Amino acid sequence: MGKFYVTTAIPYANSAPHIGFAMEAVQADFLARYHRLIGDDTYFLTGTDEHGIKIAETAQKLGQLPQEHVDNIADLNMQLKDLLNLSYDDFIRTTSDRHKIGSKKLWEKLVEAGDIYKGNYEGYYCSGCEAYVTEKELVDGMCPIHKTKAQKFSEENYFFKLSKYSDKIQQLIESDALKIIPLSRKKEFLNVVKGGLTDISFSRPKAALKWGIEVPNDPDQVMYVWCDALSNYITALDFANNGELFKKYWPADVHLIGKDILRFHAGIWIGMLLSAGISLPKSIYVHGFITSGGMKMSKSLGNVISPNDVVTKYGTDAMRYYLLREIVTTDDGDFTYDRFEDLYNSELANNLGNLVNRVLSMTVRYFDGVCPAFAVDSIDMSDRIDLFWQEYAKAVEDFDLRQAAEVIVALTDFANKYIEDEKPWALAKENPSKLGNVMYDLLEILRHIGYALSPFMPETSSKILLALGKSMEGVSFENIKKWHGMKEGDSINKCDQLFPRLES
RNA sequence: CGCGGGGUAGAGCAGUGGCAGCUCGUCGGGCUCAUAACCCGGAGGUCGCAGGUUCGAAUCCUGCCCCCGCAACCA
Repeated sequence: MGKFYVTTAIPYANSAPHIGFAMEAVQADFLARYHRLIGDDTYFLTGTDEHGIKIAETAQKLGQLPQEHVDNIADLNMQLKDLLNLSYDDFIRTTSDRHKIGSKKLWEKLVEAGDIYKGNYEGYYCSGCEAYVTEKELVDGMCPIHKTKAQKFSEENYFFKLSKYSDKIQQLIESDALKIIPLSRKKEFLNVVKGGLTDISFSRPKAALKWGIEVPNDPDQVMYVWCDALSNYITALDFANNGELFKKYWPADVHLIGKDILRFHAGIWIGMLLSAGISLPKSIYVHGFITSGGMKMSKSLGNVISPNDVVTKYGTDAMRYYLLREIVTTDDGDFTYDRFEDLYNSELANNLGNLVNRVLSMTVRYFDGVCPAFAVDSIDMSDRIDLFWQEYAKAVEDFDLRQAAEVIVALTDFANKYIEDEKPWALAKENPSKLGNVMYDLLEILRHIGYALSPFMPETSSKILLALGKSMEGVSFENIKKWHGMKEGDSINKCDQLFPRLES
């Protein structure tokens, strides 16, 4: 039993939550719930990134103050908590005072280390777009939209000496002192680091970027996104005051992020921590993107899936299950309503829901809802369950949540087959003592399934456990894993259908 | 010289060296405790194409073909 600190990235508070972030949040929630289940002292952080030019622009278009706009978006993000049944312990907003103070403190540490210097940042500006354009976007030096020559400009701002830490970062990743999962992402990023990380622009003149956090001791400069956003992982723990949470939970055990921001986390963030002399996160888990019917989700294509819609239609647990079970945890995956209903009916309704229903029904029918005694101690069953928990743990350690679900599905298959083989309805007439044994085994298997499901589908898990007279409270993981957790005489109740079949 | 992901049964997807698997669909059988659910069996694949490495390749290497991301909204 140890501590476990897991974070999500903080999504940019410029529009409503994306289903991709919903997946990230659910993956992080899975990890948090799993670690609580096995007895770790767990802390789970999420939040929103609320500064920057784009937010200021959007707010202006909406006729709002930037703060109003981000308040609205942050509300939408916080609604995900109920929508997806997230168990996070804290929600950090980068416009909060505690964050601003903490991020400034971090900046000062970087200054103390001698890693912040003033330099010239060169870029391009298109007066038609009224925006900065990157060199990559230009075609022959012209803005591709307005066909006008982009103006080259040079502005003074602060830089961070990331180059100084390039070799160190490479070594940390190669040695797995900083673990990047999956391996393909580790390799991908190592290719970047081997080319050498360069110093990065770390601030903007206030004239260009008003909506942000002021650089300490320089009212003319505002922090660029790096020190502003990445620092959330420690400011939320009261880094500003070197608080109890910081002492207790830092370093993070897992930073969970999308594949698009790996280089910021594995490069810039690690460089900042090295510079500031702060201990490093242990691992970075990288997930992929969700496509919609094989295409990238985009408003113009009109194929954006709203987490809200899915949950409203099918429920929180089914949504969580789809995100964790259908999408390969560290790769891109697809969302379609057809596949959603397919998975729902086959695994949730037919397999799991029906299993629970038939076992509980038989217990009520044959034993008046009382857990029977087991006459024969079933070594085979005990071994089967030991293996089950081993495989489950292995899958989670590999951050293969899909496989973890598969392990549970395999156990429900096993139970369904066990019923078929033993035929309790026949035993009820011919061999009542064996019937007790079989039903005991089934109830006990259900108990294990109930606990194992808790990180996937908390509500469903507690319904199953409740029917068996069990709960998550006050039980050690050691006892949960043991065979014979059910006791003779335990009261068993039927529960409502967990997942009614969807008819098309 | 772009970078990256992918092409596996009718559909959708797993599977990074050792008898090719899952869900749905389909065909046949069984059971009746259960949500027309459950169980068993079958049909269906030259694992994009061509070479190579290997005792052995969907899996590693080379070349080629095709698809999808890398501008914006957006994780």
